[in-house]
Amino acid sequence: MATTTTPRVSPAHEAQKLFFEIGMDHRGRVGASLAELGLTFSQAHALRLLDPERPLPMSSLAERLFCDASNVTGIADRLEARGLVERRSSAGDRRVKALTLTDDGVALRGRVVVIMSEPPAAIAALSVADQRTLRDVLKRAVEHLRS
Amino acid sequence: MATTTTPRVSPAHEAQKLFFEIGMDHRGRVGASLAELGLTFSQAHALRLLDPERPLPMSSLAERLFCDASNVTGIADRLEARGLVERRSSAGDRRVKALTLTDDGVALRGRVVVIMSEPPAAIAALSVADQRTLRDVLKRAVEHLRS
DNA sequence: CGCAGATACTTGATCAACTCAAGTATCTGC
DNA sequence: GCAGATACTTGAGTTGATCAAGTATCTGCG
Repeated sequence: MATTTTPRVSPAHEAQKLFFEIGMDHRGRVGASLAELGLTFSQAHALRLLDPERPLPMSSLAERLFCDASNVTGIADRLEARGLVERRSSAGDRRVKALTLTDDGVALRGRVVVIMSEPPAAIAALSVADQRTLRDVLKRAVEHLRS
Repeated sequence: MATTTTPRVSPAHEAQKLFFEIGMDHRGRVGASLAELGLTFSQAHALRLLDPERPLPMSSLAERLFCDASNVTGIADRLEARGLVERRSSAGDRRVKALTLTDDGVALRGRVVVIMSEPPAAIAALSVADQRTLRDVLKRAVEHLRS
């Protein structure tokens, strides 16, 4: 068995290594920015998933965070303790508690969105042409993910 | 103020959104695979940073994990309890304890490397041409990171 | 040489996140 | 109207993370 079969190192594997490196670096930077706001990554992620216009049932949030409902209870506790969100019992189904952003919550969420939307340093440093190329390739990649 | 200035949504920002989505998806998949080996992400990451050929001082590992030394103590404790690594006091400087992989550790590390080197599903699904393009752009991005 | 200060690791306290199992309240359908 | 499902909470237990304090060892200066 000399040649053929999948090469041990495909372009995709090389890309993965770089992807991971950029991701870890970025996670560190984002974490530090969020810490300045007194937020953990999970709290920020949750905050960002809340729509300022519409309450979100805790079970829906759990689904979007890919975690247990009991986990959301804790995260909501801490966000609520800081006055960023409120639990509101659903009118139609009193088992359901939906989270709504307070005014402070809306404001802080805005800052979180900015921080988390900021491209990784490595990507920001690319030429605009490269950025466009990257965006287009990733767009095709994500489409594969959804189908 | 009509035009110019940085657009609210640059190609880099769009790329970041996609990047994040792929990264989160991949993190979930990798986490699940590692859980089957009974490893957490941190443990696997540490294991992967150990060279089967050469002991690594705990302080060096802390540096590479970007975390506190006391954190490494705990991770090493758990890896050692599973017989994957051993603490070996350095001959030259007895303050230093270097971690060495046991035979089991080397074997498990091999599996970890395979899992963590596997490209995200979204990227693996790209055409080879796109994979190459992605790799090349990311390579340029990472170079910016290092300089 | 000998001691002061630096360095490497450990320990203990505290907290966030996460999981699982069990509990409470409420709803839904037979 | 009652049995079972659903939404959330609570409590126990683990991991990871940070900080402060402690122990052992080394290094360099006087």
